[in-house]
Amino acid sequence: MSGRGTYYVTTPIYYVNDVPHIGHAYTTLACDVLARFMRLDGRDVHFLTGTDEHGQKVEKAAAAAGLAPQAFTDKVSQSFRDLVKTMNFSPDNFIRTTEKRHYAACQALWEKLVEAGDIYLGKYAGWYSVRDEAYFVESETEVGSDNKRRAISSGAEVEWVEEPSYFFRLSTWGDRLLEFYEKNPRFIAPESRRNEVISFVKGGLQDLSVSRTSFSWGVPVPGDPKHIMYVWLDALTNYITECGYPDTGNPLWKYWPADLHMVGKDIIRFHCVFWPAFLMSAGIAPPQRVFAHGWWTNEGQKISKSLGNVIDPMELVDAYGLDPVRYFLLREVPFGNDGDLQRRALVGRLNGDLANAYGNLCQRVLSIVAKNCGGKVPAMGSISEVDMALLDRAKALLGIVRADLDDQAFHRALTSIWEVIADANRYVDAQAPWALAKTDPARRDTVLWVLAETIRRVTLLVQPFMPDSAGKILDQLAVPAGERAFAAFDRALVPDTVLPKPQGVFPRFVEPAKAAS
RNA sequence: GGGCCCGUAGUUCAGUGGUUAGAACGAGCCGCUCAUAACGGUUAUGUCGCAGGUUCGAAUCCUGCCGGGCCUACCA
Repeated sequence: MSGRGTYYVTTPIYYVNDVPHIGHAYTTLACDVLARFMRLDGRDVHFLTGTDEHGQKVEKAAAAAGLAPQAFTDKVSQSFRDLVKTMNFSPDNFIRTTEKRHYAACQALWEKLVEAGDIYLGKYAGWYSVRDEAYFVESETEVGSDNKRRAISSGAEVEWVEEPSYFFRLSTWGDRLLEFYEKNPRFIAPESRRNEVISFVKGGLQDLSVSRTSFSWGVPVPGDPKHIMYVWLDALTNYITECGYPDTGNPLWKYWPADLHMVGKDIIRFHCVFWPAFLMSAGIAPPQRVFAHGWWTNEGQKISKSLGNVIDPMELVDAYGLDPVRYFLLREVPFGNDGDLQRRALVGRLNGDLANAYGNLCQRVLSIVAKNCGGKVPAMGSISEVDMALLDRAKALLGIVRADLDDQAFHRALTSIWEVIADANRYVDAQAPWALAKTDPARRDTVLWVLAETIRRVTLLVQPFMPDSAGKILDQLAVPAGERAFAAFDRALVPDTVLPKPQGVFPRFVEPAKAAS
């Protein structure tokens, strides 16, 4: 925990030369759960996502579509805004690198780097393909039998080309970065990625080319507008653009440094090496933490466009429902590891964890209450040791989940919550309120109250993961909207409160008939 | 080539020196009947990748081997 009242969490800005896939949804989902949790926990949250709209690929794609780059990005960035709605994400803003304020921020940052003496004009050299209008690194090329070097991806011939470019003196930042990692052990997670970054930096850093002249769709370099800023310098800056940079008097500046940049493991270097170096050079505090999560495979297969097995999150949500998909993605895999998306496993989670364990617990308890307690929160009599044991476990969950989410350990948080759900199901069987109805109605009411109260606590904590479903369950417990934040975690259900008629929230998933003729 | 990580029940994993190696899912049996044929109890399963070594004691530490993954910079 940062100990501050604010909590600033970001997704990467997504490159618009792509349609949203499961990876985008996964990253943003993780941030969404954190943002929702922190809001409920009383933090002043700022949750940012957006799109990266510059670069040669976009310029070319726009030209191919017969559109001006801006018109093109207006169009394609829409699909990412649609994803926010489909997945019920709750960002406080959706930033675009084509916004004017972002140009101002990038140029201001650039000037700081110049003032610091970390920018110089040199030459960028690499294997250039005229046909692709792109540079390739040596490993992306190969020399054919005719002794000509070609790009592996396109087969186009490449030639050694040099163009003027500004460079950032990254080579001088190695020791300062290592010292920063040393002093901030939580800066990179998970641990294996931290090792990776440290060994990369220890291997020595080269200066970084931070401008291009071969295309024009980007932020012009101050004082030398033939140059466009390197896309990553441009893209990373979005995190401080949002906070008002360079105006540190902006009300949003209180959120910087960010508590967490959530990223996929492929872009860890940009966030853990380049970005803190840029910021330190400019005299700005680096973010507190970067978490690099893993990738999904599809039924054991690597996902790739050429294999045609790209997973469309919209399609998953249509097939299984939004909240089950949100739950599955964060429960199935230890966050940080790669995961395999198996439909069978998803259905197993949906039916086992959601319908049978949690949904059915709510339903069995609430329907006994509806039938036996006049549709009101039952009266709480004297609390026995077993009652207290269950209540205490539910009560302890807030601290457990808070600690787990502080480490981005979503799977552990959910496991802990579901242990209490299992405890509650055991308690129902052991106390058998349907039998108590005949022998000891007062005891039955107490048992039901303990269960309803346990469900309330559990469901408050489920809210960040499955906001809609948790909301429905809290409605059925007649928990007022103003008492769903964790400040009300210990405000127990009040006997005699009128309850609505119970209704199942997590229906079992039944495989649609394959050949419905 | 160099670096990092991993290999534990049918499956996904937990366990990083100490009693007969655990959980969940799946399988078998029993119980319950409030509930979404849901829930609970119970049983069974493992040469802890292989081979050496350190130790009173190793899944856990060391060495080698086998198998798998990731990183080894400027498309993003």
